[in-house]
Amino acid sequence: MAVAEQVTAGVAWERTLRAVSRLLRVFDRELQDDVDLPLTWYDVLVQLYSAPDVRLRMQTLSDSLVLTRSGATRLVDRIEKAGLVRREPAAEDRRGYYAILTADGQRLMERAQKAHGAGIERHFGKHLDPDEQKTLFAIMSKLLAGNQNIPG
Amino acid sequence: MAVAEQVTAGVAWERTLRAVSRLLRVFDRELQDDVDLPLTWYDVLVQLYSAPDVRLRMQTLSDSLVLTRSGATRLVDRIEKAGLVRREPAAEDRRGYYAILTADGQRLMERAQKAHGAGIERHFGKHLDPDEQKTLFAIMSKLLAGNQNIPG
DNA sequence: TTGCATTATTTGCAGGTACAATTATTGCAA
DNA sequence: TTGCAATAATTGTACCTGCAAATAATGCAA
Repeated sequence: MAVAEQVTAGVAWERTLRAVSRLLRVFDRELQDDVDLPLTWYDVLVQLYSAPDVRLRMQTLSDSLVLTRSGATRLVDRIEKAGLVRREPAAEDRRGYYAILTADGQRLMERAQKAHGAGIERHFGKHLDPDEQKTLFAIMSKLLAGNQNIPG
Repeated sequence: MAVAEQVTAGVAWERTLRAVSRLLRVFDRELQDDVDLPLTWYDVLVQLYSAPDVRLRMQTLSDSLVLTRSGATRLVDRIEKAGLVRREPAAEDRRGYYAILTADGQRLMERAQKAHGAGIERHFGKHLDPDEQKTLFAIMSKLLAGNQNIPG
């Protein structure tokens, strides 16, 4: 047993969890204050905004979100009710639907992106130099790749 | 604009969020399968287990959890109902309460720790060499320190 | 010592989320 | 071409969470 505290996997994971949770809460509140948008809504809107034709199949969408399929369904329900997104049946597979960003959604998105981008810089980017950001990206990519084929 | 994709703060944060979310879901399911314990319960039990006298003030507990105060109250309610934790008023400040691990709680904790530790190694530690774990720990510590004084 | 701002914790309430079952459609295989 | 397992998405249900208000106790200041 060394004198200096050893960084075990458990300790590293725990600290990661804490830091990420705190950031999530900060981002959520700030986004809500700035453009009256929950972070979960924002996540949906960004995905669509950066997709070809500002549209995505429900499945693709939920895969890239931090949610299950059913969670994505309800979330899109709410956003659709607010007029930021609309649904359209998929021509090529009638089981599927597209979620599509509306004009209102795009406008809001542009404001939100500015606000959230600034928040990320303020609470995340500012504290890490470019090397650290690159390293973090690499580490998280490894973890994601190593846990790919898991449902949810 | 460089040819190689640049790792901006936003991209690094997004990847972090995805990876952590996936790990959380994996850990939660595995723990549930192995010892029939939700990850949130586990979080409470570990904190108490590693505290002096296996007890912690509600406030201290919720501070170290990924939850608000009120969330911690309800969570401890449920765990208490299951007999793994009990509450005791704080002698030194009658506004406060201690959450205390019961004997049952300690027994379960020992099993759970083994299972979850293995899971962390399998899905997290295994994919990162010791240097990366140390770096990650350092990065997350910076982020946590930089976002200290924020309520929630 | 009385009054009041502050702190610790809990509750009412209004969503948000996951799991499992359901509906609709696809496409392969006999 | 009929039957059936697989797939896309949704819905029923039960639980979990956060916010803000309520309750209770503290301790400082006039």
